Amino acid sequence: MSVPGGPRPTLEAVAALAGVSRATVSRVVNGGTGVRTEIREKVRRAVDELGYVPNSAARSLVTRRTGAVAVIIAEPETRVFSDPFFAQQLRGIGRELAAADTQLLLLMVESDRDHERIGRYLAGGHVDGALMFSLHRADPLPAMAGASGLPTVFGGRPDWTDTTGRAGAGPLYVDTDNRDGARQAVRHLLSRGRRRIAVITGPLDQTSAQDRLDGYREALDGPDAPAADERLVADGGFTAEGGEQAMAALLDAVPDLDAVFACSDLMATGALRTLRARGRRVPQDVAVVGYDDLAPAAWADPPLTTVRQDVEGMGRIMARLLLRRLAAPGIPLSPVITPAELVVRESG
Amino acid sequence: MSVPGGPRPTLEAVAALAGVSRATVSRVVNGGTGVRTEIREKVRRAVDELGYVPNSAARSLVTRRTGAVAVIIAEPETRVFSDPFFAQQLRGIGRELAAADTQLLLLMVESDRDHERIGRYLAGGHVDGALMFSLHRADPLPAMAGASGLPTVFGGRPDWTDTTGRAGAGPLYVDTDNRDGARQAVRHLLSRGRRRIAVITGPLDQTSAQDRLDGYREALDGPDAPAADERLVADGGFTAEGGEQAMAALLDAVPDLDAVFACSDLMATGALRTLRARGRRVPQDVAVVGYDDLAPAAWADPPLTTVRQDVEGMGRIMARLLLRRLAAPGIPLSPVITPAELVVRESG
DNA sequence: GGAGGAGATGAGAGCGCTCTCAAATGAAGT
DNA sequence: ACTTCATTTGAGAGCGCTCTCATCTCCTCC
Repeated sequence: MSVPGGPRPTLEAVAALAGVSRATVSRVVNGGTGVRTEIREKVRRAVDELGYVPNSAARSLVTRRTGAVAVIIAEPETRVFSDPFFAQQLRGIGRELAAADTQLLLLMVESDRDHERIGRYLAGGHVDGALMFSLHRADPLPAMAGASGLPTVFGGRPDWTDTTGRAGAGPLYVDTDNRDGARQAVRHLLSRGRRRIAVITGPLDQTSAQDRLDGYREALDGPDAPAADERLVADGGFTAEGGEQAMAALLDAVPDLDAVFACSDLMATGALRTLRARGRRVPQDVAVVGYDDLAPAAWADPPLTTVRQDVEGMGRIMARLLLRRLAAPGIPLSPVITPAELVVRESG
Repeated sequence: MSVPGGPRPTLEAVAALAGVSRATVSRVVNGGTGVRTEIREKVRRAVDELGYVPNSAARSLVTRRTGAVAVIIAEPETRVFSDPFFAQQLRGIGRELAAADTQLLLLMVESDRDHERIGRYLAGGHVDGALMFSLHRADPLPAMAGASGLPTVFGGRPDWTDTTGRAGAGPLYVDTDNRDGARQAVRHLLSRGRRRIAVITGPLDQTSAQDRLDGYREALDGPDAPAADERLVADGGFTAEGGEQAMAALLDAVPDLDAVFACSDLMATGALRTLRARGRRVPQDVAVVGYDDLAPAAWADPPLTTVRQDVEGMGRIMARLLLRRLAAPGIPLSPVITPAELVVRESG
């Protein structure tokens, strides 16, 4: 091994020690095909002896590849780390990338200044591609990625009109059928005889939140359905605290509501807290349905009826799409929509 | 702007467009000192027109700097994302690094295969330095970082004997005074008249867990203290579920225990659940003290008496130490130990 | 008016690697 | 023995950038 902190050995040094050319060492280091066994072994020994590690900057300067992809979450750490949704998604992504020996770089975006820094980072060629999720409508990141030509896959349908004007070159994304999931949730509540069904939405500048709200409205639009009532809609911002507050606001506005569809499990747990504090029994007085089917749903008291989406699977698919695009930039790829499935438990 | 996905413009192209040399463009891009205003503006316009972004691989090939540091958490995503400790620490680190315009790369280590991949990544010169935490005793990562000469700061005292043999070149780390914090917690319980004080430890292959256990034992070692009892010690693995199970085991072994010191708030909330399930009142029957003073402590029912450590601050200090080391590799830096402080609430 | 010096600019080497292409080697076929 | 062809190896260009050093310009001062 070389002296720590000392100058790191280069290909040249290995070549000299092994008595071969740079090219041969390069071949051995990168797979070793087409090199005689004897020489290959000699080079391997030299590599070990010097503790040689290829300089990634030099390598990616010529290959134009870095072997890393960025995962960008457009939320502050606080949310990223408190919402199991991200953990689950990231686990799927991580698994898939690790299998392809690709490094995952997690970048969180908090302030506007961060946007700029991250835009620079992406454009600077530090990564081969990007996975972005939790994007809000006005987010400049997709445009930045688009402009720099960085292959990108989105988690959730981006609210983004293609500015390049190229036909058929829409963004690549993975999403669940949010509209259908919401419809299933609300229909379920209707089928159980609930008539005054409130909804706690996510931030409406995210398509997933808007789509779920649309699904809620659609389900309520049938001939035998109760009349729509805007007082039954509240924004819970996809957080537990938001759900808590939204539930309180809903109860204040419509004290006799008999059901609530929370557009995420986290918000549902918040709603549950408020309902308990206000002495409403779940599901007897108020039925509650969540969305996601992550850990909080099963642990909640009572366990939540919710809409399952395969979050880890979505992460895997995102990673797979990106890897496929990187491997073969030419071939066209389509967005993937995974199905949503109602899971009935005790809350409604 | 150039065509997305097309060949990216180089310094050369900008120089040609602006009618100057590569060197001048380089100067403008990197601060612009020593360039006449007129020329500087001309170059800036050319940069904008072409949408030029420096190629980071080429740059770091010559500067030997990447402008990024890795944060390595030796835990699976599941833990990283469910433990607010990491979120808080990461927030401190993120703030400090962003202020220095340094990119944060989060790497999680799950399997042994990951170790190897991450070792390669670190040695490959992708980052200027590393911040590692939650290391377990046998972790090979510190040695890898040491061997490659990568400047590293540890979160928590590493259990690592310096293999280089250089005197005074111990690892740089940031920690709280775990021993003292634990002592304070246990003394507090003693002062409230508790006599059979159990402890729920973290994984004992982490120094923070071992140090807290040592502190617990020290506090119990006084002349007027109750006799030590190994049945009062259980490992909760620093997770809520672990705390739940450890508490159950402790109650089974010593049904008349009257206090428990959980070495993290998360484990304390788990213990609280078990105590409630077993019908013990907190603090009347069993007093509970946690450690960390993170969000779960204040939210718990009843709110937790706990030992505060400034987690975000520790993150900041870690980042600051690393940045200082990077800026001036020569000057010696010392580990930092931050104080622990008892916060008395209602649980004990 | 010319020497001296400060400041601005350009030429060119070189960072460590990959990859093309040509040369060398050796096996096989005629 | 000679050609043919596959296989292995090496020479060298070049990726895009920074940085040193030499050159050039333009003041300032005697």
